[in-house]
Amino acid sequence: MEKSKMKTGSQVRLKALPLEFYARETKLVARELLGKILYRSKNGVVTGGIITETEAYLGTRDSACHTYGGRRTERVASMYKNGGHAYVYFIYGMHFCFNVVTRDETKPEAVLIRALEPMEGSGVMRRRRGFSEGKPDRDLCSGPAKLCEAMAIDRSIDGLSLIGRTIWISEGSFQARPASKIVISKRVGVDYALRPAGRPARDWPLRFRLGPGML
DNA sequence: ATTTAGATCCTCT
DNA sequence: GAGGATCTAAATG
Repeated sequence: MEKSKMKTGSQVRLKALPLEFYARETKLVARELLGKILYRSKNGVVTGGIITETEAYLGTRDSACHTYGGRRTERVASMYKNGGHAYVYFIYGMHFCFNVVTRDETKPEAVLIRALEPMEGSGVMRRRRGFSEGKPDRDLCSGPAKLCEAMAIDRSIDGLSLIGRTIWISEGSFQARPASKIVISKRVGVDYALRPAGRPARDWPLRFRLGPGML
């Protein structure tokens, strides 16, 4: 029983999604990343989890996006790379957040990965997060900064290709999920994004979550 | 169950 | 100098 399962598993694990996946419309990429598996390898130790929550950030016209108005600072340099690269930023004096860059050099857009369901290396993740014995795995990766701590994602990951041996995303080894089980809502923590006046970016429905019971 | 405060520092104005 | 794509523990109802 184990033999074929393990073989399939490792093949799936090593097979990164192709660049074309990331070059598409950001909203679509954000939706389709749900159910995929994010892997991170550090010193030969691999951690990974199913992506269960994402947010799309739509570049120069999105007042909630770091590249709003064509802003091009050192921090956001990675967002001007081709789709399929990582954008990692530091926030609130102590946290990192991980994004998947989409589209191309002329469209600095990205998908924020907001939550994972741990799949591999949960022991390592627990250690990194300082979880004591008895504390459930539930909140190991249930937030953008939590998953970065659990997966050892920091600014050294910023700008890396997602087709590589340090960090990559692969197809899940399970069935495709019905679109009806995806919950769409407003993005978190962007109340400051008041433009444009009519339909401010803070209200755009760009947060995507896998419904419960989908794992 | 929900709310609040404090931690903490890089980045941009 | 101000503020942020957050998290946690502690206080409150």
